[in-house]
Amino acid sequence: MEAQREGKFDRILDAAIDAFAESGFYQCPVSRIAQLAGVAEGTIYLYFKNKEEVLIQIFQERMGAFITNMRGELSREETTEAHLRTIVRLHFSYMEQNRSLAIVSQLELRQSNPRIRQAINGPLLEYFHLIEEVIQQGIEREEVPQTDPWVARQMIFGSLDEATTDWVLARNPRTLMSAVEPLLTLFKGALRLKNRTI
Amino acid sequence: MEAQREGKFDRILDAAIDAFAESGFYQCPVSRIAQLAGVAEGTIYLYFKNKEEVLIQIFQERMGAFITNMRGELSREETTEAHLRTIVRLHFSYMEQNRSLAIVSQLELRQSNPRIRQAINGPLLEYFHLIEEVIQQGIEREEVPQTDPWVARQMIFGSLDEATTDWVLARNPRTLMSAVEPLLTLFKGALRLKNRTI
Amino acid sequence: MEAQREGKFDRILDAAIDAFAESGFYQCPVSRIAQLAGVAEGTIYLYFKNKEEVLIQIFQERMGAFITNMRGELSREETTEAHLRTIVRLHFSYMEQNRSLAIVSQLELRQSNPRIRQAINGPLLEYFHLIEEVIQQGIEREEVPQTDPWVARQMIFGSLDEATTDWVLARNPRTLMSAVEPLLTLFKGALRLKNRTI
Amino acid sequence: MEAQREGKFDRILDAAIDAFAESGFYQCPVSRIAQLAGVAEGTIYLYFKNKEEVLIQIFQERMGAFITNMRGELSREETTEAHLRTIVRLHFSYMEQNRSLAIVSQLELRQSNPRIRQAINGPLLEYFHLIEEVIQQGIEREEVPQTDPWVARQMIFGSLDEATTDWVLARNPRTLMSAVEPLLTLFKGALRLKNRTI
DNA sequence: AATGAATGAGCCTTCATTCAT
DNA sequence: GATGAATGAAGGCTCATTCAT
Repeated sequence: MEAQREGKFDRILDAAIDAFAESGFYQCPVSRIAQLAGVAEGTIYLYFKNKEEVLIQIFQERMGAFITNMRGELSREETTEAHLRTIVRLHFSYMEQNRSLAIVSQLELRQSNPRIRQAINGPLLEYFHLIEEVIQQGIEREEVPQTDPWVARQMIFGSLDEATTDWVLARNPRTLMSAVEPLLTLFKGALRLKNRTI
Repeated sequence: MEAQREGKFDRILDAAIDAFAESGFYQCPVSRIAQLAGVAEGTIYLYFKNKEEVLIQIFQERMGAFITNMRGELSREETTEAHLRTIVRLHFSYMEQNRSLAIVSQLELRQSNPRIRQAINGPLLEYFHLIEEVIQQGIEREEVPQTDPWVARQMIFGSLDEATTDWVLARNPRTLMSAVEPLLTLFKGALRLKNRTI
Repeated sequence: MEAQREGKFDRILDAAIDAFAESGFYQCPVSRIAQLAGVAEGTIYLYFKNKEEVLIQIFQERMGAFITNMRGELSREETTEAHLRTIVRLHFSYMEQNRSLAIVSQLELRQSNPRIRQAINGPLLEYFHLIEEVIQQGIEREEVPQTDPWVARQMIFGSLDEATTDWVLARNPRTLMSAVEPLLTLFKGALRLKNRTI
Repeated sequence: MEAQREGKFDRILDAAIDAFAESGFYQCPVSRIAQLAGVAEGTIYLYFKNKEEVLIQIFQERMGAFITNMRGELSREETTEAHLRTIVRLHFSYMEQNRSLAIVSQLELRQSNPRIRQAINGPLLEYFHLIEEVIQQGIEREEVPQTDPWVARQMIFGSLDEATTDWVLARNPRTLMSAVEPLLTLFKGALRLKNRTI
């Protein structure tokens, strides 16, 4: 029962990601989500309070898992360079493997609607914090000279985000993964990263 | 008459920028634009084919002027560092002085709606091209080592865009202008900018 | 089993009375009845054909019992004054002790929906008939001068009903019982009731 | 323009009265009102905030006018008997000439929905007050012995209301007007009305 | 018998667009 | 050109009823 229920919750969430990716949150009728999920329109309201809540859950469930995963990967690495590489690679590989979710993120990450904004902010701020931690650690380990971690984070996340947007909007895009090393080179230069000498 | 027409055209455009900034393109009724512009709803359809066209004109008129202006400023500078400083400063000062337009840009720059997308792309690609030219020139003048201008542009525009988004969404933001020099330092490091020796 | 069945039937009926009293028949979801009765929604459809049928049964069961009871009480009295007093007292005391049922009656007694109307009419017409019999007997016994029993019944029932409505809608009502004697005085005057001389 | 606007407001109000009379407020789709009024569904929302507001306006506009009219008629009469006759005759003749409004009144006068309730109460309490004033004056002029005007009003209004309900629900009703004198006789008896001696 | 998840018809309301004035 | 009343299509959401378990 519960498994079935869980199954339907996820099916609707997946369908909503595809549906929102198709046309954006406001342009997408709930009936389209139902159609893609293979359930009746009313069924969606058994699992979600309203349409807004579906979008909110997308960020809370999927982005939350992504960040938890990334935190785990980062804890296995020691150097700032390895940390940065992990961030760029995981970010790009996750987006590349979840194209619809990537599209929804690019479309809806910038919501003025306060309720949705609030819900997105949770995972997003955690992601920002995680990037800033990496930079801060680099400074403490003297791999990175004194820098404003906040501005550095804007550069790193902004670059990842812009690359993803380009990839999402391009018809025949380069793979995102092909941008990992060039971008890392830029980040290392920007942060004046020294190789750590033991 | 033509002047009057222009006057009303611009009044509607300014009103639409504020209106879209308030609540986003799809959430904003045409009646709100009319209200802010001080004209009747029907009047808007004398100047614009439909609501979509209003958004399109915002990018074509306002972003177009912004880019033309930036191109002029850039032509007065010689070094890559000066070029980059001009881009960052103009980008931030323009956004800071046109907060509503900044909001609309952040909200609507990532539209999946194909018609709108197409229209945004014009000015945006020109802006991208302009940034890439600066980098290309830097490479040719040997101020910048061999780099992929496309990836470098993603980093530069992505950073500017992300900083603007942060500023737009923050309640009590730092001024954008205060981020000019820190960001420039990062860009110079990323591009391994050498001071040109004559 | 039959006892259990009866038990659940009555539990649903009681729950429905409270539920309909809360928000009115059309405003009340079947789920609310189920919730108050402590049964599943589907269970209700084992005991009642549909939602309408629940309302119909309320009148048939509860109002039916009320009228049967009143008929019994009346048969123990001799004079028209005693009959009238019995009607007023039983009407008010029953309503006062079954506030939710009183509310449902006041709300739904006037239904245009023909099927419900039809079902309410059964008990109601019997009640009307009972009142008219009392008047008719009064005339035959020469306690009451020639009167139209139909109009007199309208006055009596209308007064009782209006008093009940006032009581139901008032926030801090007088007790209904406190209106028994004043109302009786009015009725006696209206019917020009003579004390029966043997 | 304004005349036209007024015309459409009234046309919608009249249509709504008929539509609500057909099936009750909650059972009646807004589309039915629009159909009867000969306007588009959306037009209704140019004149009324929502469906609830239409019902509220019915009571405020139509019942308000009825009461104002009755107050005028009463001021032209001197004796309590004449006052009572005016009330009964106007009540019945108004209902008889506005059958749909009468039905709506009988259906919706007893609303538990608090917002609607509130709006109905205004005119209704004014009507109650008017009846109680007539009784109070009768007492002061010594045409009526000491009585509780509140209970007397319950009897009078309750009788009128019940007679109207009977008439509304009957298939082949007696005319309401035929009940004027029988009911008056009852009222006079109930209030022990003396002919005023000069 | 009892459950409650699932269904889908139906309704209120919004809003882009038109057009008579 | 300018107006704004009118239109009607479209969509989010509720809820009576069913049915597999």
